[in-house]
Amino acid sequence: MIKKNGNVRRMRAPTPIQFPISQQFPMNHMNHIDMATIFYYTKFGKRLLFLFFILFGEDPMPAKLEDIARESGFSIATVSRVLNHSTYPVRAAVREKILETAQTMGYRPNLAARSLRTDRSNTVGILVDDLLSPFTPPVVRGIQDQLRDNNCIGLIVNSDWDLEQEQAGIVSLLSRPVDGIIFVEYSHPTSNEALASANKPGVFVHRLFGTAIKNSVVPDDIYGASLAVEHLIHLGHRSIAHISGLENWHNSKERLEGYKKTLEKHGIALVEEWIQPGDWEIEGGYRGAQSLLKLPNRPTAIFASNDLMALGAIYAIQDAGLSVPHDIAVVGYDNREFTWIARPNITTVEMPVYEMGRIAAEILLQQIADGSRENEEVKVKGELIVRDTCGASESQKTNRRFERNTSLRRLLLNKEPEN
Amino acid sequence: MIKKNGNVRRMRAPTPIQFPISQQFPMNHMNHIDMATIFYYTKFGKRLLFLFFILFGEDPMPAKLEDIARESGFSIATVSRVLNHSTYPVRAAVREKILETAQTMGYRPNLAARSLRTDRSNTVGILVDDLLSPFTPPVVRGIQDQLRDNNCIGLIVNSDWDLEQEQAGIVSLLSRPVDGIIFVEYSHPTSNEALASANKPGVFVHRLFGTAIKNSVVPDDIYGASLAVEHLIHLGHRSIAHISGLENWHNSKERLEGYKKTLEKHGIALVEEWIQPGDWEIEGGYRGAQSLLKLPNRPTAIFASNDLMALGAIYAIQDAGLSVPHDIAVVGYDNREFTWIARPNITTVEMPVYEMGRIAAEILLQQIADGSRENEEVKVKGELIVRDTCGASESQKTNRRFERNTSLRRLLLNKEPEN
DNA sequence: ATTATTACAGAAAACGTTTTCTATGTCAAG
DNA sequence: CTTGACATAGAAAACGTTTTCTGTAATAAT
Repeated sequence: MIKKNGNVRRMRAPTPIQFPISQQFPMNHMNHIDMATIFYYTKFGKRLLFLFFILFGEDPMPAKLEDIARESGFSIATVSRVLNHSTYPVRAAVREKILETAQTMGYRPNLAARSLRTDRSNTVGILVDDLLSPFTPPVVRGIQDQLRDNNCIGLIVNSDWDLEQEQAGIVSLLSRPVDGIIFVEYSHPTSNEALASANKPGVFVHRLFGTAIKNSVVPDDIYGASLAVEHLIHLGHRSIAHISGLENWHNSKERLEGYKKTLEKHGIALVEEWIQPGDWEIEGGYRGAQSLLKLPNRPTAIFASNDLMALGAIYAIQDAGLSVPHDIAVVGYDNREFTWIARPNITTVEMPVYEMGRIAAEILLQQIADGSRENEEVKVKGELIVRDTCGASESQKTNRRFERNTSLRRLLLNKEPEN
Repeated sequence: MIKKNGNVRRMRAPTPIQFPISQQFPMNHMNHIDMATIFYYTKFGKRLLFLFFILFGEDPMPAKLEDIARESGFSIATVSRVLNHSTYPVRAAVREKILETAQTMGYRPNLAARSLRTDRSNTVGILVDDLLSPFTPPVVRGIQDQLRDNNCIGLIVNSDWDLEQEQAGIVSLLSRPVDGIIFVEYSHPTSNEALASANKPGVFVHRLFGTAIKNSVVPDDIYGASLAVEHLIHLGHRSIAHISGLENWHNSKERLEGYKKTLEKHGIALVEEWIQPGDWEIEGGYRGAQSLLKLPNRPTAIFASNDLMALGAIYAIQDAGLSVPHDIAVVGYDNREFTWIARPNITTVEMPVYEMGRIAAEILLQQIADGSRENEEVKVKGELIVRDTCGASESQKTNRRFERNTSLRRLLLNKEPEN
């Protein structure tokens, strides 16, 4: 009955009964039905439908192991082994024949079946707070690249900083199923337990609050802050102020600590009024710089705890009729996109977000592979990006051929599109 | 043999033999082996392992239909029907009992098994050029939100504008399997065919080149450009210049066309020198504005084809000792993040990227549901965001409580973190 | 009183893999 | 000539679900 046409199986179960996506009903209670469905589910309908497909040569179905086995004359077991296990002993002729058949039939394994059988999906969940948050895309991209190098793929779910959504996301991911989950930027403590009870590994990228936990990848902000301050000291500054972030944030604390430690290391006394509280936003940076400008002992440089506050500080300095970096040097933190768009270009410390993503994925894959569940916290070091707001000489400036986020776009721009 | 402990099945196949992720080998040729594997694969090892898990109460396994059936005293078929088909006729008592059992056992369907059986995975592929490209995250977020409202989830793959990677991505997605694929920003014509041959729907978001195609969602840039120009005309400008994008880009053509049409509609003659070629980058905007400033008949307003060029134009105007918007008004296009960070804040036209994502997903889900494969191109209208560079009065300015990308972050900032 | 219909529930097949167990034939050692 | 070991390849079970087919009891129609 079942005929072959060339190398492509022609028959195929039709698209299943089509109901509103989330709810399907059994035949005897269905509320919508199409021709293909009627054919398929009546006694001879299936065969009629098959015949139709054979006649009109439509709707080819992906080859499966059985087809390759039939075509090449070997068993399913052998085909599977040849395709999956390069070291399995089969006669060279057999291997060659099977590989060739698979090639010409365009075989692609059905991963649903495979993961059902092996309980491994080669898929990991990525739970992000919000894909639109500025740090998320590069982290995710790092994860994706690392996953792809290992034949895996990532399922992204947004939690929108909401506990309920986060839990729903975990449930959705676990039933998919995924082999593990990477939490980006923010996660609720209970998520950890949910994962543990499913015996799947989880890795946390850049926790915003709280103390160090296992299986996490965080930026080394003490080091990053020291880079910024060292640079300013190196440029001759001795009066360096700091505008910090919200005080209960982990980043905030570390950057402040890096600032203090570096001053201490160079024997520069700490001036309490030079540490201004900020809010991570432009306004906070603006206010902080205003306060600093009013001081009798005005600092000659400002290290802001993030780029937005650095920009705010620059605006405040400019509004006071002073110039950056001539009168006051400014260094930011994060290397956000606008830092190389603003004038003057903002000197900043790069958050190693992409690298953090890659490392997180690496750890997760490792844990999936060897079943381990405990990794020490990994600290990733960023890099100082010297631009115009610190007053460095041209030769000291960081020379990046492409700013991230635009490298590929630029490539495209220089390429003649084919249409 | 199999004992129950409370509501949780205690037994579980151990993590499968663990090899380098991408390649596994059969038992008799393995190169790595762990204790659990040895136990599991020897004749009585499985039972010993089970016994171990029973004794130590570890490693609970997710409940499956069989467990619920056993526990509630009904058949697997009935359980499945109760859980999936709310209209299926079963006695109320039975339904209640089964639902309750499923609830207490924490049943979550294994989607791998379900998709193997139904050939529907409730998963769609999202093929993006690069997640780091500025327009991609909001499109993806729109897609994700729409998918989640329909119990689906998205698998994101980056093509990096590379044909080979794109094709590899499609192959990877199709074998996963996904129910359809959404192409974001750029896709090669052949991708269409690959999808068609697998009989899966595909939707294209924002093609950069070429003419209109079926199943695509694009921004209505003619309309968007007209918004910008209408606004300038409304503010009293009659000498309006345009800095366009790269000429073979579709966006570029449409925005230019919108510019021309709007002028014509208002009976304003077109001045050829006022149309400057740009390159989508700051430099092009800078050069374009410089050329305009040198003209004897200097325009009083500039409509740039994107925000980067608008910023470049602003820089050029400022460098010439003139003021924006006092001497020359500037309007950009895209509503990129830096437009509300720069000073003055840039008036711009919003690309309806999020909406485009949502609509694309909606179309795809529709096509998955009803098997259709042909939708007309959908044009999505953007919105004018009035800020400071156009010279509008305060009351005319767009009042957005939160700029996108930061709304949730702000929410978080105002919330006391729990740690 | 018989038959047809309905309401309900279970048995079992199928989806495409992977892997165990089993069965050949071949070769070397006793 | 037997025995064991080895190389090679097939049969069949299993993964968890959905859905067809089948079967029962109760009810309605003749």
